Amino acid sequence: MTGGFREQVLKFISRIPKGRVVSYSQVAAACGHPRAARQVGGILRAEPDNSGVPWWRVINNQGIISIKGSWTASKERQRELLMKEGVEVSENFEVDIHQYRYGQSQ
DNA sequence: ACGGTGACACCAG
DNA sequence: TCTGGTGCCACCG
Repeated sequence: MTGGFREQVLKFISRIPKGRVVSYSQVAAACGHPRAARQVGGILRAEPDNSGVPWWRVINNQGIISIKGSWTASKERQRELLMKEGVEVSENFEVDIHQYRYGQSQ
């Protein structure tokens, strides 16, 4: 069954391959709620930093890091985590999503 | 049960 | 291109 939107979201994000990214709306759609993109962000925001969920692989549909900064998860941190995996991130926190997007033919 | 919240997405000007 | 406004809906107190 569904198992809950939250669990599905975390499950899906956990399956994103290293060096790949997905958008919030993409995660929402993959979990059966195409218009619940905002909730995906809210769920990740509530997750502890040590949850093991690769939250940094989730960006917005424009390929831009859309995080609101906090001490555990900031734009700069997300940028570093992505670059460490080989994903190019510009100084404006932009990613070539057409090149790195996971689960969608390009 | 109910209303505020927001790590989005999309559209108008 | 950029800014601002609006629709969205699961989560939390």
